[in-house]
Amino acid sequence: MKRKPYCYEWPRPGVTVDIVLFTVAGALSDLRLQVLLIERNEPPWRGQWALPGGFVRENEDLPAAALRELEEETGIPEALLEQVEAVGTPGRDTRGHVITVVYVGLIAGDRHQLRARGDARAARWFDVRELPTLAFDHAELLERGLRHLQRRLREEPVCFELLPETFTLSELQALTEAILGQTLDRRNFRRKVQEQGFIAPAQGMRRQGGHRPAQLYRFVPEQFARHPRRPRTMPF
Amino acid sequence: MKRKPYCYEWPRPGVTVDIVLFTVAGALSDLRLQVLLIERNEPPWRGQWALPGGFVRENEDLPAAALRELEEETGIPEALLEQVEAVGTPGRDTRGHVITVVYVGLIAGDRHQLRARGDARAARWFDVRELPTLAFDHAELLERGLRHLQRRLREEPVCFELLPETFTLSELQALTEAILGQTLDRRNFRRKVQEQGFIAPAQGMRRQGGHRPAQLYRFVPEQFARHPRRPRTMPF
DNA sequence: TCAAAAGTGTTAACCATACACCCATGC
DNA sequence: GCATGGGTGTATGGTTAACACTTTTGA
Repeated sequence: MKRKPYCYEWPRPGVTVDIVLFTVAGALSDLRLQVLLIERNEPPWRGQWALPGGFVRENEDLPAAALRELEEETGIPEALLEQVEAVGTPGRDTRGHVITVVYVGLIAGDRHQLRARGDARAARWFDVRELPTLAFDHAELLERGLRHLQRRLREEPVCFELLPETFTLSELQALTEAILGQTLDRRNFRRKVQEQGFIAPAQGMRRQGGHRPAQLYRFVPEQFARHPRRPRTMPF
Repeated sequence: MKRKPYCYEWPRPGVTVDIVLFTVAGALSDLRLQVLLIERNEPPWRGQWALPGGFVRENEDLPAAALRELEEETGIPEALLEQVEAVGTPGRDTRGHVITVVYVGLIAGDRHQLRARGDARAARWFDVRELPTLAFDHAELLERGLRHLQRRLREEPVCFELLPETFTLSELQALTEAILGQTLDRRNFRRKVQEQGFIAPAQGMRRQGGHRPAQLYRFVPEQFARHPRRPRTMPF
């Protein structure tokens, strides 16, 4: 039994961050949404798959903690993360009262080598349609992270991170469809993203396979920065 | 100096909840959005105004902690609260590393007597346009709570809580305008809320003042439960 | 010449917005 | 009879959504 040198006047719940990091993999014609999981090397739930994450350190900002845990457990050195919510239901962690802050992100999976360390015995991408049983309430957290991502993607195309410098509209569409889990009308999709002005034609064509070559485009971050559209939904 | 009997192997940040509770007050023709603040009776920031809130207890769920703190410090026994976000920027609390989970809610201010207790020396409603200087980073938290509420109100009319059993459409509209901080077209407003089906005509008329009496309506929760509309905004 | 993906326009339905006049009442 | 707020309808412009055929290439 270790000494327990950190003492407080009142009991304190533990605070963790958990990261729901997605990528997209596979052939263009059949992209699959994948999520990064680790195999736990520590009790509880040792040997089970779980979201990467862990305890927030003293005076560590929440997003920093998420990035650190992600790097420590999976080797992924950076990602754009967004907070989903804080969850602290009693009983969700068998170690006691633990509140977790959930982050979600999207990353190009093939640009980084996975490297499990620390509390993780393994780290790999899982197809979201073929998930193993997850530790704690991580199945629930994952679900919420995914819904958050899909909502955000409907507001703005958050997915340029996943594409090479230049890309075709079909690639952008396939990516979007993989994340949303639904197919989109090609003509409508093209018209809309071109109106939006986030992208501009780039030099060259992508020629591959026995068919007409495709125009390459690049992302125009300046246009992306300012959202011109109002997110109106209901009455007013 | 008190003893500090709660000891852990690793340092733990404190976890608080803070509640941004709004109400609407004043004449129908000039409703004002107000927020509930307490005057702190404990250091740090003793004597300063702050959002009600406090430390989460062991094995206490986050929403339960928010309700408890609200009741303890202001005497308001219940409210519909929604989580806004968790904030844990180092340095935001002079007592050390404290992560707070912010909740926002709306309540009918005149239905409950305010009663400051515990860490609060006073509790009162402040007009959101005439706020005092706030403790900690509470000005920022309040701002985020308000934006969250306004976003939600544009999705669905969250404000039936604030109205009596039966109400007129003008009352509903005045309320909505007070929260959004903008005026709305009367005909469009009426058409939309009636299409939505959340309300139904009730028996009777409201007759007051030298003008035509107004039809009373009541809230229909069953219809309210299912949102029929898709919150589409961008391309897809 | 065939298969496979790229590329392109139009239409109809719906939704948001703007706007002006009569009605019922109390004083 | 007038001041006050209650109540109503329509026209316009923009957005969404559905839909099919031609083009270019490699094999």
